[in-house]
Amino acid sequence: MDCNCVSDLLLTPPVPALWTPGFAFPDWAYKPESSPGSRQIQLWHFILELLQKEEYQGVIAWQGDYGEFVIKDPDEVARLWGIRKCKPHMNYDKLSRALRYYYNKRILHKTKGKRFTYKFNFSKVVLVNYPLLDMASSPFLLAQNHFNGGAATTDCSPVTPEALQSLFPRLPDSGRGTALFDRATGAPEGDKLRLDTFPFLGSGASCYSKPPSMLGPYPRNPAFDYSWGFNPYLPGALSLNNCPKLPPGSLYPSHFYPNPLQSGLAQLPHPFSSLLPPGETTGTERVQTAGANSSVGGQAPRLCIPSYPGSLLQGRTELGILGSGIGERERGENTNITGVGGGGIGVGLGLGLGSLGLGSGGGVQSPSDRRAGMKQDPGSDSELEITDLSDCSSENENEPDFSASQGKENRIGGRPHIPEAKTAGLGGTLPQLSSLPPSISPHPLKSLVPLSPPPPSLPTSLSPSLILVERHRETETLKLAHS
DNA sequence: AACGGAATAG
DNA sequence: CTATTCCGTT
Repeated sequence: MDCNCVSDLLLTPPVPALWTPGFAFPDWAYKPESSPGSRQIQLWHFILELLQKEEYQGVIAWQGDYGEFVIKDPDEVARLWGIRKCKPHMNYDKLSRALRYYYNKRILHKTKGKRFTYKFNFSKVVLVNYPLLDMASSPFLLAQNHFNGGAATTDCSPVTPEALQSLFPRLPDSGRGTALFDRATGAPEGDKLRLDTFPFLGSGASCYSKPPSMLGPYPRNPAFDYSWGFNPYLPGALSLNNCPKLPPGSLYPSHFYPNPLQSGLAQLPHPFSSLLPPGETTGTERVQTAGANSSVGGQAPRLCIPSYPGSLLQGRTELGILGSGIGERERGENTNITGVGGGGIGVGLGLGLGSLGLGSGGGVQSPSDRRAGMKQDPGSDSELEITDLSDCSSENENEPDFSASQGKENRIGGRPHIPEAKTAGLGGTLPQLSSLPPSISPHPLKSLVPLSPPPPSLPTSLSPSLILVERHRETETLKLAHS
């Protein structure tokens, strides 16, 4: 009550008229049934949300490696988070504790040495949010494979710049090659990340393999023209701008994420086509794996994905979970890493959605990892929860005004002013988004929807467009098979 | 600043 | 489960 949080917005369908049909969210997107307890917005979602908005660049922004962001104004971020959660006493100390909990889940990592700097493990994030994204076109995956071999790196990001680079040449090459996966080698924990990657990549790829609607209701001409934010997956890109009710910069109600996944699913002919028996998919596989070194070739991909009958909705939860489970368990790592993972992955991609199941290798149904015993099972995913505008319906805590309680900083009146000024320190004034050269944004997900043709340098096998074609063919084939 | 245990809330 | 709150340590 006291909080001006919006909660009902979520409960009712988002202004249908405003949304392209394809973008309607599946019911589950609104309903956190997947997890017990009220599924409120999760911190990392919130962070992403802030990160996505230019208005908050003075407070938090992408910086450094892919997925790396800096909280420029910890107090402000905490304040905003507190508002969102109706926790007037929120502060950076507490918020950071929550952030730390993400370490084990591998959603986030701390960038050591840099104050207030953290790094997202996007694969995980994406996966979690869009478990069903069709990852059929997974040139990425393939690309990823080499990482394993690569020298260990120090950081943990799942998506290597390399990979991204190959996919989206326009992305800045900030990642000096290193790292993505942090210790590919045997660090006990390092490996966990491995699988996660794929999903992410895959999902990115899927963008272009999808029907236009996937790209959003509004045509975007310039290839990489997502504003800073980028991520086609995140809501902001679409919802914020288009929803009349919401002020463009308004963080709050924005949480309506048009979930691409969903639209994708809606449109895909057979999202699960990939689940078909391996034999059937050979053709596909071939194509996909071509580049991937044959890792897959020999290994019969053990796809353990159960076939889902038709209803996507039904399966979605499961999948989601699975997906998120994917890289998670530490345990899983062995599996993956060794080969199996590689094989699985490749296959998964090749197959299309398969990545999900495979990824976890065990994930799919492997009870094995399930709580292998980790102390707290870092693997717990933070599954879906895409949306949530939610929030505090009842929280109140009787701490009425934030502004008051904020105490210390009279942060600019209490709200949306953004300390733009501060940014100057970081590198001068921020250019207008529009004027911002596309390449400077470290935004990891940015430009994931390449509209332009792949660069010549891209191996044909990895060419998105080719894959697209291939996929289409594949799909058709499968359809026939099915019928 | 950053970390992580412990208790606790929802 | 995901935080929130506290808090001692590094």
